[in-house]
Amino acid sequence: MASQVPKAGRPRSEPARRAVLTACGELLQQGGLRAATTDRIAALSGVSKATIYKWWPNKYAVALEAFLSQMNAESPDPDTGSAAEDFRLTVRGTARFYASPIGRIFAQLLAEAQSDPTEASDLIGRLVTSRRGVVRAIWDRGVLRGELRDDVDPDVALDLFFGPLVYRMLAGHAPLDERAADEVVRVALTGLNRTNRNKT
Amino acid sequence: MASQVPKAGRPRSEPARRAVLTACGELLQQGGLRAATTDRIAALSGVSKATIYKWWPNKYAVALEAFLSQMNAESPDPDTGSAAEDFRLTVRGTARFYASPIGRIFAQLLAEAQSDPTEASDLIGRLVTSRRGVVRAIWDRGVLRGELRDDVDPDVALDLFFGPLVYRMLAGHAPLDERAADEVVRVALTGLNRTNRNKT
Amino acid sequence: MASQVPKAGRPRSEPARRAVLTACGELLQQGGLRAATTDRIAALSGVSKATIYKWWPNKYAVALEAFLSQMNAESPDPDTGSAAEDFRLTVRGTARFYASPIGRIFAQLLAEAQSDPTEASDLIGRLVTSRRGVVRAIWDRGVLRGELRDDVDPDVALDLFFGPLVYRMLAGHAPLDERAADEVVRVALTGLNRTNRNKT
Amino acid sequence: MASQVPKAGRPRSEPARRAVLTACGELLQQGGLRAATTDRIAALSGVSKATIYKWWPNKYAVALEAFLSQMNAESPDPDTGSAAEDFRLTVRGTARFYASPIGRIFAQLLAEAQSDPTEASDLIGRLVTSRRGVVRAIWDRGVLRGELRDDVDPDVALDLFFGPLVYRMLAGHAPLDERAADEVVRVALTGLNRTNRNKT
DNA sequence: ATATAACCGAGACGGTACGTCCCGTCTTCCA
DNA sequence: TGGAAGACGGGACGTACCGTCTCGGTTATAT
Repeated sequence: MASQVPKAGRPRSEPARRAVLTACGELLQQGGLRAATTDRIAALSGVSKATIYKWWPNKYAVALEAFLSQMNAESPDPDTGSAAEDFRLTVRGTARFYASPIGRIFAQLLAEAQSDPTEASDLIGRLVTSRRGVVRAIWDRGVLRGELRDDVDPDVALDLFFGPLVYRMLAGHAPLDERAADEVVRVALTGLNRTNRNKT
Repeated sequence: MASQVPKAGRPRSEPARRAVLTACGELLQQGGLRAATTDRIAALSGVSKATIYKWWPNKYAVALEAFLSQMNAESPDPDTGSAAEDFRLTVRGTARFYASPIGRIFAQLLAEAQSDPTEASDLIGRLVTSRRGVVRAIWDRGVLRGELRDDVDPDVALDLFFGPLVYRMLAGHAPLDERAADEVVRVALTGLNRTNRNKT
Repeated sequence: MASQVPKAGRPRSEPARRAVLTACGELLQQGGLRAATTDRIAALSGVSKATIYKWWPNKYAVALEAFLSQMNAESPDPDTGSAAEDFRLTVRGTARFYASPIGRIFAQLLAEAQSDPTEASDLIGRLVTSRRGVVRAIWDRGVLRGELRDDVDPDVALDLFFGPLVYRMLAGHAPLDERAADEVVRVALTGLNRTNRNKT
Repeated sequence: MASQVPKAGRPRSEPARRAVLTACGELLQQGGLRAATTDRIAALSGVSKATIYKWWPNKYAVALEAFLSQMNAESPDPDTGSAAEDFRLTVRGTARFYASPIGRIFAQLLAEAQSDPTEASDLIGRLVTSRRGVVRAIWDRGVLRGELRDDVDPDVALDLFFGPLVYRMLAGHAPLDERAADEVVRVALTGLNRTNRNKT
């Protein structure tokens, strides 16, 4: 009932919107964020620059949306009954995503946001927070089931799993494969202290 | 005994080198990486653009070196006899650094490297690896003293401490203060599993 | 009927074009070709460098066009009925032009073309050939009327009049005033041989 | 007896001087004046830039001297007893020279002088005036022998021969070969008026 | 023979202009 | 009114050449 306002004149062209996102996505995959210049997006999509800037505030917003529309069904949302197993599956999936070509684009978007505080928060909000809800649910279930500690800040807990992945994606100082993901989960759960000797 | 070669010709001007780094550092602090344009660095330092490009391949290399020369004595290197305590101090220091204005620049440099694979690896190497040696020593001491597990990949261990900090610095989804640092250390050491109930 | 094509998109800005030429002409008059740098033209005209380079291949093309637009109505095109008189008037006018400040710019453009064969031919074509038609007509009329010889290569004939002027403009080894112009015409018509003693 | 001052210290290195001129000449022939940059001259000759600038005020002075040292024995100085014949030979030689690759360099030097009035006069003086004496002698002999008119400004007379050559060299609007040279001489001597019908 | 002054190579430096690239805004005409 | 086409101002980039400068080392002459 909100958008029931009749809106005089010609409505926004949905094909144009899709063409922009498709073209941008293609350019992102081929040459990363740097290759996705507005001119090129316009040329490839057949949509004029003016139209692009009419619907997105700047080219990063376009890239962000193009990126999000590509990682739609990527992320797993497991519920095996074991928090440890759920985390293992999720962290593995995230690692795979970060290591993929699309993950590079994620890094570049995250990077770009560092210099552009205006649009950055929204960008980060949509990129990071969206995933956050899913894994938060895993955590809560684990705590409820008595598998996980209830005296830990959930944000810290989740960062213990995903921080290392982000770090490796950006700095590339160590591998970002399935073994690494599993090790992160194992150690995060059991702790680094020597006395904490127990099974995952 | 290596650099005893007389080196023909006028030697590189040390004042010029320093002026460039100082000027760049100033611009970085004032307006971030975006404000540190080559023209402005040249104007502020009194060093010509040609000279700058003679000694640094591009402006990010200048910014990187200016940045490194500013964080010289920043980082603590504790050895209290307790690995837990050492990590707490180090992680606290790192968190403080990341949260500071200079930390923002670190983020931007890390960011820039995402799109520039050529110079990126060196950049990351100098930014990340340099710190890594110090904390690795803490880890090794802890393992030797029997405080820490010896069945854990040290890279994973260290990432468990610093990954969350990097993540928060870049994404800003959660605070990056002393409390957060302490909580990260505490949880990383003791683990997230319920059965791991013990003091740090 | 040729330019009836509607031409999509925003049309080229005529004010911008004129502003560039005006600014360039001003700079040319003040400091010669050397003073007419692209940056200064851009600054003075208010037209961006990118736009300038969009419409002219380099700054000499701009200078050439600015120069041509200034010497529009300068050149006389006499038809007195006497070829001798016509040439006298034309050569006088040309000498005056060469000796003027604008003439200096002509010299510099001609000069620049010597090192730049790519754009040079067009440059010379527009600078030299354009004038050539007018004086060629004088020659042809004179031949038709029986005043001038019909066994002489017209190109040589014209060069006999104008070559000396160009030579003096560039080398400056002798004056380039009205008397010199008249003398050139007189001698070119009557020849240097002693036996050729007759009135102009 | 003027330069008998003993001059303490090491004298100027003649090999260095020659190396500079040779290197510069080579570069001039290969790529014209534009290719003869000071750095390249220094590199090719093995003489340092400082030394070059110690002995020549700027690079055009070097190019000029290198050029002059190459056109030493080029120019004919005929004395056949006939002024017409002498001029024909001289003008032919000059045309050949102007049309040659070295002639291109002459054009470029002449050109460069247009924007640099400081050093220009000397440059022109040495390039143009030096040749002028030889042909002036031909003229004077012709007048004395009664072959040529004595009521003509000699400067105008000479320019009638050489002006067209310079013009064609710079503008390239017409050929610059032996036929053209001969035609210039023929017409200059006999004049363009119809009544002046006689053999050279 | 030794001092000393001028030389010379190498090459770093400040300055100035170049031409290119991309961004985000604008203007014009068409559907 | 939406949109395609594309021109425009702004501003940074990295390169090239000029002419000056500072090193350390060399060489001819004057004492």
